Amino acid sequence: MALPYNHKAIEAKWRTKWAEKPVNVDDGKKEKYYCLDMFPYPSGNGLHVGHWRGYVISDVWSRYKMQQGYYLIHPMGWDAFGLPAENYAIKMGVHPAVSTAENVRNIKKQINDIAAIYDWDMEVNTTDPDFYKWTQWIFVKMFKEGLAYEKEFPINWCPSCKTGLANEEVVNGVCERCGSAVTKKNLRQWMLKITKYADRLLNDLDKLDWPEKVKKMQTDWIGKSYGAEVNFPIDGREEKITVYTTRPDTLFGATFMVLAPEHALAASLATDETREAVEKYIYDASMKSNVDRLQDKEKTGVFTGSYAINPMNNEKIPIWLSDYVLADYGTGAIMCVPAHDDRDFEFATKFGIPIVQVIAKDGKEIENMTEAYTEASGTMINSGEWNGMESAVLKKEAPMIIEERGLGRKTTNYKLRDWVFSRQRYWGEPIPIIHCPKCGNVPVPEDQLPLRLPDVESYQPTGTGESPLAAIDEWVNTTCPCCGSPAKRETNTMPQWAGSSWYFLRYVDNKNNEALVSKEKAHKYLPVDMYIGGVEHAVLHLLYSRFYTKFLYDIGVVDFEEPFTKLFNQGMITGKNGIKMSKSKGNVVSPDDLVEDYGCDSLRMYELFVGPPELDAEWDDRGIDGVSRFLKRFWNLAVTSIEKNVPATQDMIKTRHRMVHDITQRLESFSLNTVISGFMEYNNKLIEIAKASDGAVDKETIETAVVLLSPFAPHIAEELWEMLGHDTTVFSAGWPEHDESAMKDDEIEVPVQVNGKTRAVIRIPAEATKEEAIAAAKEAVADKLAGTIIKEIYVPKKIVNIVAR
RNA sequence: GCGGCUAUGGCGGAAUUGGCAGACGCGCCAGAUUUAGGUUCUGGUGUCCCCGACGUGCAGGUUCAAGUCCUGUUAGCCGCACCA
Repeated sequence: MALPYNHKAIEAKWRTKWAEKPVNVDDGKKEKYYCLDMFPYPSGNGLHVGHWRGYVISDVWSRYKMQQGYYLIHPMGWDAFGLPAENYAIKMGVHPAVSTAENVRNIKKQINDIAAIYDWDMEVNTTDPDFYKWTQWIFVKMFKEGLAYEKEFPINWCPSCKTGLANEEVVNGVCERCGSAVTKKNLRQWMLKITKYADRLLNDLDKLDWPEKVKKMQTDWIGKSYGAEVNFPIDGREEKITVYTTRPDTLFGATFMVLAPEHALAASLATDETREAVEKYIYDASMKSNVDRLQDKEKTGVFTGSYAINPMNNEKIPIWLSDYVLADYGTGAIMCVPAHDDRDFEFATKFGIPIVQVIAKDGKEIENMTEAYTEASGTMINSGEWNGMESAVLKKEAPMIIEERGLGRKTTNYKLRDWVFSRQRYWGEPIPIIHCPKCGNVPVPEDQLPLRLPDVESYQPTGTGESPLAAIDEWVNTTCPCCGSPAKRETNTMPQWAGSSWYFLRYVDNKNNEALVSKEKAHKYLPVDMYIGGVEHAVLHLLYSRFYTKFLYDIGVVDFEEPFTKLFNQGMITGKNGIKMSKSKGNVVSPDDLVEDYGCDSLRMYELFVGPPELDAEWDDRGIDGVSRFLKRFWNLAVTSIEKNVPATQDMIKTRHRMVHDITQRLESFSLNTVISGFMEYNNKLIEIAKASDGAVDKETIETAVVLLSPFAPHIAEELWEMLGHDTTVFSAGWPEHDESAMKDDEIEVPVQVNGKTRAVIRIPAEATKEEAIAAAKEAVADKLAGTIIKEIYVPKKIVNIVAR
């Protein structure tokens, strides 16, 4: 027996060689392929086998693209601003920059174990002043374009993190980071006008090769709806109340109106009789947290004592206040049609408000209505001049009718809100704005960027709505760049998402001091062709990045509008019983020991073999033995074959071409787990064939298999490639192609069914006609045929079925 | 409540257009080598009343033929959650 497979020696050898002579080089002629991982936060906990999965998937895809002849852009960097580093700093009294640098060192070492083909010359770190200079530059540009603005209003406030949060960071009323109940706090905030891009963010989703799930989540998050604003006069007063509705067709059915308690007119609608109750309701509502509001399913409300006039039929309808109407959506006021809206129905039933049906269900009026009829389908009734029209048609036409009559206007609405962009924390990019008493808000001049984050005595958040930066007088006090008067710096910092919204642009030109990225390089290397990461950023990072890219397109920095052409979300690796791996659960599996025992190549392959890449998978260490055995067996076959150098047989050639075909097809369809099982199947098959040839197969077959294996197990592939007599890297070999004609069998096996049950298997020529196939089949199952044959089916090369009765 | 995903042996999973369900691997059983165990190799391994029948969460349907298509339904996970 030839030398055994020694993963340690082989992997160490090739790491060194690849470091000396990189295999991925830009010769200026190759087409580029940009394959990107979502860059990690450099946590102190290090990597577990779940982190490996995404990196292995992207590396396999990258190396495959390299074999296809692309120049590969496959960078890695660090999303290093954020709360964990800051919290660690508070606890240990060490500067976040110090702990971050240490974590980066450790994780980089662990990532190197994966042997992914990252180009570390492109590395970026969001906390590097040379990087955040450009994060700040983008903010200044947005400010100058009117997209960054200041506003004081009640924002989401996390009492535990002591900072404001964006809508996207509030999940079920609690903080996405720490799980504390989010409250409201009136604060002066920097906002980014992402809503200006709502339509483009929505429409361009069509262009993207992304998972439907993510597109759907973004679509819902943007939440565009079509409808009308209708003005309802207030009985006995000059003012009107404007409501927003998506169902103007039901206007005749509006029997009451509800305003959000925060509505500007709410208090003024009270009469002497109702004033006390109204004021109490408004006060109580202001005291409710998000969580309370979500949990109180039972509707509450109070009648204001005032009436509005339905502009279509001039009927007086009561005006109520209720917190089921949101102040910050639409106009903060709604017309209520209890017959055709579930919520209005519930409210009307509870408070004894009349219910008027205006759309016939199944052609008639419902007696004793027990639930709202919410479909826009049926004929209009009880609707004056609209009677007899189809609801679906009227729904579309009503906004125009309303507009023509001067009762309101056709309009659209979005759920998307502007992005709360300031954080009252230390470890983030300082917002480069100077508040001047004479000139107002003045951006830090571009040639003075980066505005460095100063050192500070205490990183502790103040909780007052001010960032710790506010305590540094010598930093806060400055002069206005415009007029030179004494002025103060903005002390809020940017959210964690600021750097990650554009980092992928910087990799390809990370040392450029003149521009965020040069136009030439941006054009040549971008956008990202394949983006791989978890689904948890569907409406955070992925939406923000699209917004940033569109803005940078608008100001001429890049010449594309969408950053990520294709997106792949890998499933999570969990511990036993689907429990998320975490330190506190004690179920974290570290890759370090597995690499030591089995080698990087084995672990890479097992990460893929564990299940379909897009689904979650439970980790089980034992399975790695399977791929490890496969690599040993393949090694033995390859080494023997190289030694014996036997001539190719028909069987070997056929198997080789089929192997190329199958592996390529499975890889193309991203079915990476079945690529691994495919390798095992073909290895078993080749070992079987080799038995007739002194335990060996021909060198070309081994060579082909080695190239196919190279994206998955690069070290063993490179070693065998060298043993096959090559002095160039296996990654310059080029992806093999198959020859369809070489794959064909002369004779094939076809199952024969009688009445749908398999009774025999026949061998027939591959090109047999239906008649020949049926004849052979009948002979094979002669003893099982009873009754009259009523149907004979031959699906070429697949099956024969004889139906007899 | 609305929307999406998932359901196949003891376990992870496989199965283009409907065409031999359970590939491949783990585990397990038996044997060989070695023998202290492990490694390695060979064979076996869905269920049962085992020459046959039954089997892809459950109940129907379409079809010569259904894991795959249609209707209904259950469970688990994920997203959204009073957006008018």
